[in-house]
Amino acid sequence: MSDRTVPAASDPAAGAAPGHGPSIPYRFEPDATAAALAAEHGHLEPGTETDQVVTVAGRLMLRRIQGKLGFGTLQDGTGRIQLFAPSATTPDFEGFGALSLGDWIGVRGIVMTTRRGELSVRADEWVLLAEARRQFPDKWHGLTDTETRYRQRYVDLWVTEDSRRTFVLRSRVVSLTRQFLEARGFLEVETPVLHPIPGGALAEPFSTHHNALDQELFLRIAPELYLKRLVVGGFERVFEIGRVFRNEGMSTRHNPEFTMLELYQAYADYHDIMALVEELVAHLATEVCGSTTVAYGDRELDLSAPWRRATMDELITEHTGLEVSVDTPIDELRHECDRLEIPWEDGDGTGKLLLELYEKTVESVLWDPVFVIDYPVEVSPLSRVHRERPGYTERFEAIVAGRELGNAFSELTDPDDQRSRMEAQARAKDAGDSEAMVVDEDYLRALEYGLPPTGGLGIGIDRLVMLLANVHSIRDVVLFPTLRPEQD
RNA sequence: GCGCCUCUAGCUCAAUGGCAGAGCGUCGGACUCUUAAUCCGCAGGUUCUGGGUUCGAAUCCCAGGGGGCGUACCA
Repeated sequence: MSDRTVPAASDPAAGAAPGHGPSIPYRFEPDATAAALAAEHGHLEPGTETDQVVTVAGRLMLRRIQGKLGFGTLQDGTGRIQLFAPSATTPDFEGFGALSLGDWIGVRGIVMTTRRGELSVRADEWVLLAEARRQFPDKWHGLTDTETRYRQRYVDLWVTEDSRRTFVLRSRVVSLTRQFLEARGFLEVETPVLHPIPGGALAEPFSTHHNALDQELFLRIAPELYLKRLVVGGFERVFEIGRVFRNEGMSTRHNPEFTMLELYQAYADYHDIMALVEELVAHLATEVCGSTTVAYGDRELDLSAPWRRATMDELITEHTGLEVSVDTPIDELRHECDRLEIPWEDGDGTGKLLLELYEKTVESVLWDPVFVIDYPVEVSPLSRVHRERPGYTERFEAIVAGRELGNAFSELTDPDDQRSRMEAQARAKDAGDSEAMVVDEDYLRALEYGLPPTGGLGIGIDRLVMLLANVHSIRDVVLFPTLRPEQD
């Protein structure tokens, strides 16, 4: 940290006294933004002085002092606007010239253009709002060090325009999703984050401890089981957008905490949910990207509805030539896995082996959106059995750009079937599968009161934002991604 | 977890076993229409940490730490 002289405040309207900390006003009231000024006055001829007085605030990002005439570039939440500061009219001109890049200032003055035509606010009054005691990054190169960008997002957002743009986009996606669902009669709810029994997904949870109850609790891996309890409770269309936590590896696509959209619609099946998903995603793309055709990496992605629907089995056939199903003899499936160098375990049934074959040979090469439908019962403990295909469930995953965007099914409503599936999961857990589920007696009790036919969906919001923002690391769509603690 | 890459001034980067440097920024000075303003000057370093090799290490070796990418697991 370098020594800095602190400019004196000059704005009498703010009631500020000169000096150090105490001179910083307690409030400030801007009445214009950079973007609004550009929109309203972008057409002004060079050398114009309007009689309109505005107040702007933001950080000083560039500064050009030329003797008795100063120029500054102020950046606010909407963009940049030039400040024009002649010594003749600028209070405490010396102090203005001594401002550092990164200082927050408030400026009041007329809207004008310079002789070169640059739209500016003349600094007829100004006040320091916060001192940047730490130096801002290079004004031209910005921040390239990803670690600093993630750890000091408060700096990154100022100097990396794409970063700010991405997080604004993320906010819009979440907001538009809420509007979309509310317009269709969905009720937004909040269910517990602390779960006595982790459930609703196959994943390893974080555990914690409640002192007063002297009880182990788990950070939720999915809100699913609580949301379906609410459908039992008569909320026929519910959704939740919330953080879930999975104690697994980290990568460009995995953060230990991430945001999930889950929704449940009574009387609907997975076909209805597919229609909802393709409509939602196309709507979001149109709103935030201006088109259902979006750039992702060096390719284009066509998100327009309808999306292709294909069963997992037919996709395996398409990509490997293998004619397989859950009825294929297990030795044959094991042999094919061996041939394709896909590891398997003794406990894996034909359903699990099919899933492995699909994931290793098909998923990553799918590009435009595909609803991969009909997953084996064995790997889908919360999905209802298929109405026509024994051994399968009415489940789909939406795959976009080779990655799972969402997972959905006709929900399993039968309490007896659900019990036996949970017991099978519990046996797997006892056998050492740390991601398997355990039996949730209260959830089974809820099902015994009656869950109507229901379609359910989970979408990873982070990954959806990655697609729409055209970024390739989840850390670029999470404001404060999980990192190891900094060393001193 | 494992593999590969990486870490030098506030930021962006040089220095390829031989005096740790530049640009921007900071600080001081000049300059009344600049646009990454320009010009002059000063300051700024545990080269991630700890060992080792060497006459000599930012550089080579070993161990540790942070980060990135890939992979495994998954959304």
